[in-house]
Amino acid sequence: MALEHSAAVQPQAYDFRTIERAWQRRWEEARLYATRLDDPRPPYYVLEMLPYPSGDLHVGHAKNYTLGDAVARLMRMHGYNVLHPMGWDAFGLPAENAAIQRGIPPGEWTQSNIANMQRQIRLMGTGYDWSRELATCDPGYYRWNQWLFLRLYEKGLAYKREAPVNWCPVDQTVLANEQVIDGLCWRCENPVERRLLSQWFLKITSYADRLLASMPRLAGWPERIKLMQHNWIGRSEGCTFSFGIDGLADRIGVYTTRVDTVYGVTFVVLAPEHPLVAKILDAHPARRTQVEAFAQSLKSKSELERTSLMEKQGLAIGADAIHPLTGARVPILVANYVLAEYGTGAVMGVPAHDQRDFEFATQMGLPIVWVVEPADGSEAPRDRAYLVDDDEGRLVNSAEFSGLPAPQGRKKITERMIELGVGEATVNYRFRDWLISRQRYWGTPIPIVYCPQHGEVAVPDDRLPVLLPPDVPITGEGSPLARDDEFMQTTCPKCGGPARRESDTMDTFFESSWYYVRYIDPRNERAPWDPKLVSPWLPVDQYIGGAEHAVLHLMYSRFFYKFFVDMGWIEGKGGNPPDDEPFTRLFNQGMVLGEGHEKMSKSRGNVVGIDETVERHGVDAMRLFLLFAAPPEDTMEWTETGIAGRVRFLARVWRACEPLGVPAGAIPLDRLPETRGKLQREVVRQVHAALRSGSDETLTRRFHYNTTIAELDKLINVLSEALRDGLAGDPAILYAVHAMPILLAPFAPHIAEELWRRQGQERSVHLERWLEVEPAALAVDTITLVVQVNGKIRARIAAEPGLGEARALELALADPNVKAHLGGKPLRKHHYVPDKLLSVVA
RNA sequence: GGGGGAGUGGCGGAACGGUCUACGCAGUCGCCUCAAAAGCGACCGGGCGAAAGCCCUUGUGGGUUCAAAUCCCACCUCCCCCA
Repeated sequence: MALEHSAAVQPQAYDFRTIERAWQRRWEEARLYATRLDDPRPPYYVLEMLPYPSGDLHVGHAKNYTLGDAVARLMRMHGYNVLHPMGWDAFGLPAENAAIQRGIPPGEWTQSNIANMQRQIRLMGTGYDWSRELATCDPGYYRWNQWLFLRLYEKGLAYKREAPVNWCPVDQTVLANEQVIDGLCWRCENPVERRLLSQWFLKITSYADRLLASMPRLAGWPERIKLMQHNWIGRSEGCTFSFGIDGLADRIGVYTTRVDTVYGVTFVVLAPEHPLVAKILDAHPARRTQVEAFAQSLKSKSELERTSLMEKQGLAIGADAIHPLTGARVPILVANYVLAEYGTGAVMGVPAHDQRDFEFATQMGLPIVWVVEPADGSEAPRDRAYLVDDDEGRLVNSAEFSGLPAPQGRKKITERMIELGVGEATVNYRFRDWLISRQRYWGTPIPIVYCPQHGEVAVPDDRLPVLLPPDVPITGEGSPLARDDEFMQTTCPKCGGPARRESDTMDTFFESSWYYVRYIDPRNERAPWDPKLVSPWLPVDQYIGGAEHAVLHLMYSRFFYKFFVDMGWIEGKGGNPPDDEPFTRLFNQGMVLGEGHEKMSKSRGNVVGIDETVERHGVDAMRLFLLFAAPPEDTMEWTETGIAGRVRFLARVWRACEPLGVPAGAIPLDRLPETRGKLQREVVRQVHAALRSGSDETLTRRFHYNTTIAELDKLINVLSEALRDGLAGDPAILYAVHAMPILLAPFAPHIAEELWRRQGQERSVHLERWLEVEPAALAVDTITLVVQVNGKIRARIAAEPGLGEARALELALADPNVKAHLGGKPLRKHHYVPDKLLSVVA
């Protein structure tokens, strides 16, 4: 029976609304994407950063999940046992704000958002293993948060201390340094203030060197993310030494990376909060009132204001410091630009060689002494600080160190400080310990109690979880837990006497620092996970998410994972020690902008929602457009005409493939079909061009599926042409139609499944293997030989592939235009690129 | 101020030492139709030319090479990170 493809039988239009919904239901029922950990295929763990359940998804989220889904499907089709889970970063402030504004309990608000977002993520046709779903606000999850906190506490990596911290007056809580962006709160973008509070910290700084050391191994991470972390950690090598104080036994410690300029010190600056300030004022009280007033005026000013926004301000304290090398007396000052918690809270003032000191000295009328000059003997400009690049400076005016190149001076002077017993070589870091206390309700309670007898006491493991009390009034003022007596009153685990609970909850970045491990063993009730079970799956092979977490989530997770490895909770593979990096590869996807390149936001009213888009254009069209519009790492613009183009593509695929109904098994896909004509060969060639693109983009981890989809466009173009030419029954065309669902499966899973089913297939197309790329299929009948004469293209000659260099030269020299440009001159040389180009030089 | 990344048709992009602009969007013309939509076909960087063909064109200027969007140097513009 001839397979007719004529206008006489009007093909049924593609009804995406019915078909997409129906398949989602059937996949769900068949549990198509549940991962068995003991499957013999090699494991592959692909993960997108878990979302905060804010309520509603837009196409920006969809871009991220579509990419992860395509990668997961392609890896599965390439023979891997893929783990691809999803969950919810469900603690956090917005839930509490909803409670304040609308009186909805945070848990309820969060649950209904999760329900809606889960529906939307399913609506996108994503293949997640929902049996592993987790929500960080679930006591079954945060119990292990508390357990992990206690292990950190036992190791001295969690501690409480009083410190000046970032306080967000709008969110009514403290923030970690990483969560303050340009002096503003990362969530609500209001200016933060400084407050002196007793807070819980995690000692991430004790992992600083290891966080730096293992970074070069992260070959699959974007360089810029690594660079940002590197700069954030900010390791520097320098010298810590001290100045004497006139009339006191105490000494002022300072840290500097430029101890070679120490002979240029003309003053010493203390932070106004420095503990020595009070002591010095006791001994030299003349200026007490002014100094104290100055300190008071800076009290709540943020770090950014003090160091960047405000003008430099300061005043002399009325006492001198004694230079450790020269014995010279230099004035001690307090100034706004020196911060107590930074380094030692004091700096040596070298105006000639530090721009900030220069500005300060100029303003205060302090002397400036030049102690480094250019190595060529010239004089450095006197209107600004001279900051020496390492090899170009030479010391002057520096006693016996004069004449030394700057780096050597640095070394020798450090040695002298050590000899004199006033200094040492030290390593300093720019980043500080991770502040995890939050004075808010919707988070994991910190499992500590305070006993009048025993002080700070850890809650024993068998009394975990410390449950968040369900009915606490949330007003937005003060810590809700601290006001809940029922929660606060407890007994001391040591003596059984009355005790008070810690009222702070944890930063939500604590939960998201280890969730990727829990996914592998999500229902374990004896431990956060079983090392035997999880280790074969770790580290995560491919992590996908935005670059905004460069120094937040991604650094915290690296710190946690190193701790897990140290504790022996992650096992190595094949007898090797475990890798202590959690994410082998990281991919930063780009944003989606609204039409006109505007950022999507509720206030602009240009947010493109998932529900409307799916209803209007269909899931498959949305997915294709998100992958096709630009490479995934680039920012892309959402356009209505753009998605219409993908709707058109799907309609063309449907019209071409659906009427043919290739009977299952009639056309084998594991070998190439017989091809009799040029067009038939072109169709088969294009099938394999698309296969090759899909494989290459996946296996090289480049994920530029925009080019793969362009190959599918070319395929439908040439297939449509063949059908117009009446080739519907040709084996080559049936082969292409039969292969089409497999090619579409990772990108447009619904239409792929429907076409596959209509071909009489029983099993899901999503369990099929990607086809092997056949080099024979990619061969072409004719090539265009480009001929260049003296570097310019002078002819394009159609030729058979595989023609030799001699034959190419023969053809080229016979071409009239080539002859004309050679002008009878003898050939000097030529270059031949087989089957492509011949370049001749006369 | 320091560091990183990017500039290709009207637009999104492809090519990353070898035919610049694949594929899509927009546009122009045609077919179909009573008409429209949809669909299908053709054209689609600029200049000169009847044509063959020639010249110019990947932010700007230089360099390396038989050959440069691609490699190197300088500059301009934009984006990101740190101060």
